[in-house]
Amino acid sequence: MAWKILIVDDEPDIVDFIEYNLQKEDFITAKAYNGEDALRIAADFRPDLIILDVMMPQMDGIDTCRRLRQNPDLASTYIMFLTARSEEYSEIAGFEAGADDFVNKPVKPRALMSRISAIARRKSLTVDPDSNSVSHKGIKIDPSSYTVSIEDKELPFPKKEFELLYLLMSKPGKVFTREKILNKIWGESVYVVDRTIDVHIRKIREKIGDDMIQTVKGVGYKFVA
Amino acid sequence: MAWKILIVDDEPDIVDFIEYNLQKEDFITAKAYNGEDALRIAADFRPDLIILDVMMPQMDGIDTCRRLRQNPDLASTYIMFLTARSEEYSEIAGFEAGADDFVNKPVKPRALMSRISAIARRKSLTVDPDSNSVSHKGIKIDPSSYTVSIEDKELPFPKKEFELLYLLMSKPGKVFTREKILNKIWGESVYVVDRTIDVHIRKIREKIGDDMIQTVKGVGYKFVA
DNA sequence: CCCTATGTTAACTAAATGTTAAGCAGGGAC
DNA sequence: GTCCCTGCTTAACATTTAGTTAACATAGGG
Repeated sequence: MAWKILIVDDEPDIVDFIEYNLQKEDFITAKAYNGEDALRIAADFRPDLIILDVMMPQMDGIDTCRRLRQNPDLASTYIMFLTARSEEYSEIAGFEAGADDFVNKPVKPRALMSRISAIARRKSLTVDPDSNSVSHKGIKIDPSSYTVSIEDKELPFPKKEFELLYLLMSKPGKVFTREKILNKIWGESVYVVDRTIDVHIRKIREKIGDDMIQTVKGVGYKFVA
Repeated sequence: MAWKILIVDDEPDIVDFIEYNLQKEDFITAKAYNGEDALRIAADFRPDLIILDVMMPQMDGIDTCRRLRQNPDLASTYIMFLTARSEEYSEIAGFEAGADDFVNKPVKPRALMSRISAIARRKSLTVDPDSNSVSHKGIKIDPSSYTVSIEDKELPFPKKEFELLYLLMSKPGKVFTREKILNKIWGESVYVVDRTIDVHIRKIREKIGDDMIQTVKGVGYKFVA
């Protein structure tokens, strides 16, 4: 998954330095040197992550962040602030504006990379292992262990199948359209063919029985109520 | 790990005296002369330990401590109070505010240092030696002796491997994500590569058998239930 | 009975983890 | 201080398995 990252800072040196390090790790990057540009470029580029300097002339990072958040297309975009240790900007204001993380300047490549991969990891998990298990019709799906039990017999479930079943079981009887499923489990910027969903559905049915998941032709799938 | 320590006292002489002693031992220090400054600096500096005078004009130590504790980033920060022997402030109030330790004024360097290194030792251990041993599937892991026994045969376990196994065994069946593992065992400000976890897992498996720890691909690891 | 949506299978690709060995750093012995 | 030992981390490479796709089969509404 090639991540797209937008780097925003008024100091070109810093932008270049970060870009260099990101490209080394095969990220796709875009640059902006002020808040205005950032907004414009972000709308086009649709980054997965925006690295945003807090302290910039004219529109500062907090402001930029707030306005970025107004674009619904960027709702799921991760925003990471760069702050100088001594800056008076409290992180509180940043969080209120919609920031997801903070990294101190001067930027240390390793720390930055590790933060980014932490974000990537988090984003890739649609089911949090701390959420509650759900049971219906003798089937229990448990995020804390990532297992599905049928009549107390535990079955191994790979990640995607697990997430898909969890989604369906979270609202038994409700039909999930293919589109919803794709958005929820694969995310907005991932392109997979419809058939992919079918294949996962089939594998799930193979394990828990054919009649637990119903097809609503032309609409989607539902877990029987 | 170079420890960061914030010293807070309204008397500059005392601050300087403590700072001098700490720097001699290679600690990284920051200073504040009142509660307000302490809060601000702490948010930025992210100290591992805060040495806090109880008796200060305006915001006293208890108050400062209470407000420091409201910052979630400082949750794991150790707070050590400086109290004059004669002060009426009871330690109760201090503990309630979230203090971890008390040291009497006048400060004696050696006593202070030994207290700090005691704290450092404790903090560097993610596993408290006072906690209880855990047994599953013929494997017993005992924090009080830092040993792992398999069928009553004791095996040598280095620290990291021990902590990792202890974490997993503390909740058998539960999946721990890489992120959780990193945070719990390495801490938030340490950056290691994912592969490091795998290597430790491998060494543990080598000792206790391959099937005790299961991989949940794309999610994390779990100790078999 | 046709047309389209879905089912099914197996091959393929890509991502995640397993594994090995080498480098490094801290602590203790001398 | 220097040497050695041990444990931690990393990089490089191998392996595994989940995930995806293509190709073809089937079913059911109109």
